[in-house]
Amino acid sequence: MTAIEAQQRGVPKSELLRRHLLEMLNSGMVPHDKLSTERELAGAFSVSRLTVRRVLDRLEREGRVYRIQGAGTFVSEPRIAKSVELTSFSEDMRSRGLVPGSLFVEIERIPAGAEVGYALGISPAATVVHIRRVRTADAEPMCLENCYLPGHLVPEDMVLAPNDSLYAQLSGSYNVHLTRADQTIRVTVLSPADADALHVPPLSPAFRVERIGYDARGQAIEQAQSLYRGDRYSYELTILREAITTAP
Amino acid sequence: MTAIEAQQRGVPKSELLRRHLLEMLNSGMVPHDKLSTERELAGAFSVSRLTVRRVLDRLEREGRVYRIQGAGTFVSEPRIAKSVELTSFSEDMRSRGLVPGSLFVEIERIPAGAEVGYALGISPAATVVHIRRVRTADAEPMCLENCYLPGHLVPEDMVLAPNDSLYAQLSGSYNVHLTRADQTIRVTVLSPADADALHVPPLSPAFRVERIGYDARGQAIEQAQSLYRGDRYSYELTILREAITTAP
DNA sequence: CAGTGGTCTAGACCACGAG
DNA sequence: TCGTGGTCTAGACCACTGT
Repeated sequence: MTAIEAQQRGVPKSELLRRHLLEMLNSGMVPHDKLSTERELAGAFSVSRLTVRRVLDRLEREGRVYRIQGAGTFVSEPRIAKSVELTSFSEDMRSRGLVPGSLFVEIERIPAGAEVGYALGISPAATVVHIRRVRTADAEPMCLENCYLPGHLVPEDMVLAPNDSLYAQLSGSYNVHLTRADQTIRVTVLSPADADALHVPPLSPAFRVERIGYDARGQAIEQAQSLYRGDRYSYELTILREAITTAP
Repeated sequence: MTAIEAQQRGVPKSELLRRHLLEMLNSGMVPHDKLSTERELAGAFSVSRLTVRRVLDRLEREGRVYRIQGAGTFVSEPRIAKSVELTSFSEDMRSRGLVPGSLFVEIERIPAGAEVGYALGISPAATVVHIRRVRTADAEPMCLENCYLPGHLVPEDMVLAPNDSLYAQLSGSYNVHLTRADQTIRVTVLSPADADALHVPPLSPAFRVERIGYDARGQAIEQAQSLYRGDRYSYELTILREAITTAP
């Protein structure tokens, strides 16, 4: 085990250690292998034990390792599902081995209206950008998405690349970073028009997802309503029981 | 602000601080109120700043507070959805303001078979306990559940109380603690028989959930297949984007 | 019993936000 | 410029596991 390379510009030591451990986990270790002890890792990478623990805490939350007090830290069984993370449609599809794409159906600037205005925490009369897209995976429709963004976040002259992540474009041009989203997932059956857009028979079952995305300050950035084809899409998630909680 | 009471037997300081902060958040503070600084909290509760930070880290993950570097820590807007947590059906329903119940349809000891045996990581010939229940909310069917437990976890003479949480019963009688579960959520339409059991018309849309539950060591404890009525059930979840990640 | 992870302390310096 | 949260250190003691 070699000492970690010199700390790069602005990259925390914990992040370097995390990358190193991830590499170890992804190659050369099998489930239930024992990792070095926290004290050994601290010594080997010239960091404090607390730093090691913060990194292992996150890997544990992500389901990559498990820890047994008095025994050690061990590699987890690979899981079908990653821990729930906030990902864009594009990232989501790529992680499933599919090629994401988009077809613009509509893009317009309109008044928010009551529902969208309320969700975004702005005046119903304020302008929002409405983007309607059919999102594809391997060139076949997967999802019908209606996305609403506050107008002031999207300059009139901004050119939206349909295939790039909307988040990435906003994150790049502005200082807008999506950090949290509330989702409500329901089941529904598709109307004839929606079924047609998704290339499935009418009344096919589908996920209906409503999402409101927020930045670090809790400001709503995005409201989206999506319909996912039930025959192609599934949610896979790993959930954890947190440690001590006040009595249920 | 008063100093925290003397540490109780076995309860970590961080847990006492957490409870105190939760009480403050639940009564007397409104969204975007500023909390005391980490250093003030550390002083007021006679703990180190690191302990305060560990508590705030968790409250932040749970969506109760947000932090802005250089500015402070603030109360979050209340969310429709709690952060994803591993809860039993009973806990889930109670948190929605509904009264949970169960009807045993079937309970039997059978060989695991290929699929269940594989999911639980045991021999297909090993005995499993199969529990088939209709789970109710406010006395109306909500979910049809097929649950399989390794036979060695459930003694022959164990009496299962249909309305109590299965986890609580296992956790009490044995040292079996569910800490993680992998779920796959699909949409489907109900067969006539299932629709009848759930008191809905045939071909109604529904969630089909497959779950495998694990203990801290990664041993499978439970495999369950559930059908949730689409007209009554929805998933509400808050998802976070983790800090730095390796390039997507 | 020795060794592990779990909790905690009392500092330190840095990066960022606001006045 | 000053105060905030973000990162990190070098210790300490406790609770638990396994021999």
